[in-house]
This record gives sequence, structure tokens and C-alpha cells, in this order.
Amino acid sequence: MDADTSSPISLTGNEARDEIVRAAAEVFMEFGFAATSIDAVAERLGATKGRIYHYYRSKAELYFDVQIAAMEKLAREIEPIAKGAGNAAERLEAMALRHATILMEDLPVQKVAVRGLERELLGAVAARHAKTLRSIIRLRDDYEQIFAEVIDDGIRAGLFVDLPPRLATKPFFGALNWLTVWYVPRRLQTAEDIAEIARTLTGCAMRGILKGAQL
Amino acid sequence: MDADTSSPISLTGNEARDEIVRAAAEVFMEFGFAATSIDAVAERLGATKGRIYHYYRSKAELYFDVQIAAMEKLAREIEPIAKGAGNAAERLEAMALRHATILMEDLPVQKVAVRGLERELLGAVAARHAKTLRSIIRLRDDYEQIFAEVIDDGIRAGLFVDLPPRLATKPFFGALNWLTVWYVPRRLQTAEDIAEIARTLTGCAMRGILKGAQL
DNA sequence: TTGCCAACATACTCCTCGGTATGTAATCTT
DNA sequence: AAGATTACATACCGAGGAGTATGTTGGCAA
Repeated sequence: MDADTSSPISLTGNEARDEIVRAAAEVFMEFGFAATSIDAVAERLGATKGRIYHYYRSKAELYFDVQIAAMEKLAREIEPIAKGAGNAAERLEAMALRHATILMEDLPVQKVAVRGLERELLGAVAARHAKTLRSIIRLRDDYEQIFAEVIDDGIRAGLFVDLPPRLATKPFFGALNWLTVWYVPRRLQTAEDIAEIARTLTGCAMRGILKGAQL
Repeated sequence: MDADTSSPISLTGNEARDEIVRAAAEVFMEFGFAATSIDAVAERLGATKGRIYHYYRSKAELYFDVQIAAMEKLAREIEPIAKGAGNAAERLEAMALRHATILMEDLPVQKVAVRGLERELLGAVAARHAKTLRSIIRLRDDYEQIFAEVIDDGIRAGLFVDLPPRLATKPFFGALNWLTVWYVPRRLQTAEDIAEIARTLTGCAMRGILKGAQL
């Protein structure tokens, strides 16, 4: 077990690390990278720094792991849909629906990932982790590319408005991802409530790029 | 001059303060609140901390001022459009177009404002500035309310899809505001390029809530 | 011209926090 | 069962940075 601590990318999810990542995501979500202290994460775990630094060599590495966890989860679920059955509009709608749902179900991790690297890091630790940084940005780009390709299909098929796919992706993602800014999970909120929100957002996003009339 | 340093809200824009706010916005945009040092802001001004602390009592107060500047600029420009001529769809489209354009033209200040208070602050300085914090959140809510009312008009008029106005506002803003995440100003970028982006985003946002067919 | 004050710069304090070095109990290996 | 390793906790260090206390300079009033 614990096959690699050297490569922060694509690590096999050690159980202990997973627990740390989840706790870290909650605190990062609340305070952001810079304002989050390792002690605060440890406290949420009911432990001390020692535990965290046993598995992670720096705060940045821990933060990266949250990002990776988020992107892998999304890609793992959405890619099959993109490559599945249905025309571009049907696939895109299913992707958007699932995407929005994951954001809400997995809020801490996903919110941190959506806020993204935001120069906060490039500025803070700079060139130190430049390589890791690049590979995470790559993960994001690859994920966006999945959507861009389906959108491109739709445009070619005449289903969607004629825009550069990469540009059309932006407001589409915007309508969905923006929920990480305003959505606050309420107690008493059922899975159906989440599904309702996801459908609403997906509806707006889809109409935004669909061409012509629909009901 | 310098009528009030006591109330951080609604201050009359002293020229010296404005210059500090603009510089601060640039650095805050780059590194976020927590990772921005007052020294860094001072350096961008070609000055030292002394200059900043002569006008601001804390980093938080300076940050608040950036937020206020952003919200006042938006409200000042968009409110007249909301109360102007045209049906709900026409007014909303004009508002969205201007909103998106301001975000790009005034990127540093607006980007900081869009990222918003994000608990980063509530956590850091907590109850200290709770009152100021509330009033800034109020500014944001009021601004969103301007859109919500026009959207409500459109729904009642049967122009827009039937959704709770407050909820419909979310994906609409999302499609627009998301540009603060991906948009990077290029040299050689003309006003027409910005206008083009604004039109594209506005188009997607409008189709997202418009009911029925359009060209 | 002199005193006063605004508008800064300089120098210092103090505390937080990332990271490390070291200790220690449990578990595993042989 | 006796080292060795894992999985932490504890104790410490050093840097960075917010805020302050104290100069210093130029303009303006009387």
C-alpha cells in the first residue's frame, strides 16, 4: 500500500489520504487556499498537523489532490455519457444534468475545483510546483474538451447555434458552474430538490445553445 | 476633502483613494484577498505601506472599497436601463450586454467583486467587520434584484420561461459572470472584440430564458 | 517666518502559520 | 520477542506580513 508519495498526480486513493482530502476540501471551500491553515484542516479531522504531513509534503500538494479528485470524479462520470448513445443535444443535456448534480452532491471538493487554481497559487508557490500545476490545468482543459466536442457535433448537425465550440462552452459551463457561487445546501433538502435545480439550470444552458424552437 | 474616513460605505471618491483602489484591485485579482500583502499593493503604486495606511485602516477596509466601487459602477449603469423603455426582453438584453461589457472593461475591480466575499473574509476577520460585510452583501442582493424584477416582468408577460425569478437569475448571471473566470484581456484586443464576446454571452443567456421560437 | 498639518516614508513589533525535527505507541516482520 | 516500520502527536523554528509608532517633507494659513 501507499505505492507512491512521490507523484502527486494520479495517486491510488489510499483510504487515509481520502479522509484528509475530504476534510481539506471543506476547509478550503470555506476559506480558500491562502487563508486555510493546515492546523485548521487537522482540527476538522480531530487530529494534528503530524497526521497530514505524514501523507502530504506541503499544503499545495494537498490542495492539488483535491483538484485531482474533483476532476477525476467528473471525467469518470461524464465521459461515458459523451461517448454514449443519442444525438448531440440529448447527450449534452444528460452530461449537463449529471455535471450539475455532481457539483451539488460533492460540493466541497467540486467548489474548490471550480474556483480553480486562480493565480492565488501561481503567485504564492510559483515555479516550485509549476509542472504539477500544468498537469492540473491540463485535466481541466481535457474535461472542457469533452463538452466542446459534443457541442461541435451539435453545431455541425445544425442543432446548435453557430458559434466557435470553445466559446460556446463558456456560457454553457457558466450557467451550470455558477451554482458553486450561490448554492448553499439546506438541511431538509432532498435528492429531488437537487434534481429540480439541476434540471432548471440544464434547461437554461441547453436553450442557450439550441437553435430554433422548442416547447 | 476627505470628508469621512469613519464610514467605509458610500465614501466620496477622493482621488488618492481611487488610485489606491485601482492598484489594490489589480493585486487582489491576481492573488486573492488572503495572499495579497499590503506591501505588494504599495509596490504596484510605487509607494510604501505608509501611503495606504494613511487612507485605509485595514486591508479588509481596502478590499471592501473595491467591492463597493464595482457594485456602484454596475448599479449606476444598469439601473437606468432596467427602468427605461422597451419590453422586458429588450431591457434585459440591453442590461446583460452592458453588464458583460463592464466586466471586461473594468476587469480587475469587477473580477474581485464577482469572486465576492467568499467566506475568505468572514473567516479571517469574522465579526470585526460584520456590519460592513452585511451592507456589501446587501449591495449585491440589490443589484441582483434589478435583474430579478425585469425577469419577473418578462415571465408575467409570457416572454420568458416560467421559473421563480430568483432562480432564473442564477443561470442568467452565470453565463455572463463566468467570463471573469476564463476571460483574459489580450493586447491587440479591440473594443469590437469585447463587444463580440458580450453579444455572444448575452445571446446564450437570453435564449436560456426566452420562451418559444426565435430566429 | 513660523507653526501646523496633510501626506507620505521608515523602522519596528508581534503573531500567525508552513514546515521540520523529534518523540512514541501500535503493528508488522522474521 | 526484538528490531523495524507505520502512523501519528508534540515541540520547535523561521519567515512573512498586518498593523503601529515615529520620522520627514512640502504646502498653507496667519
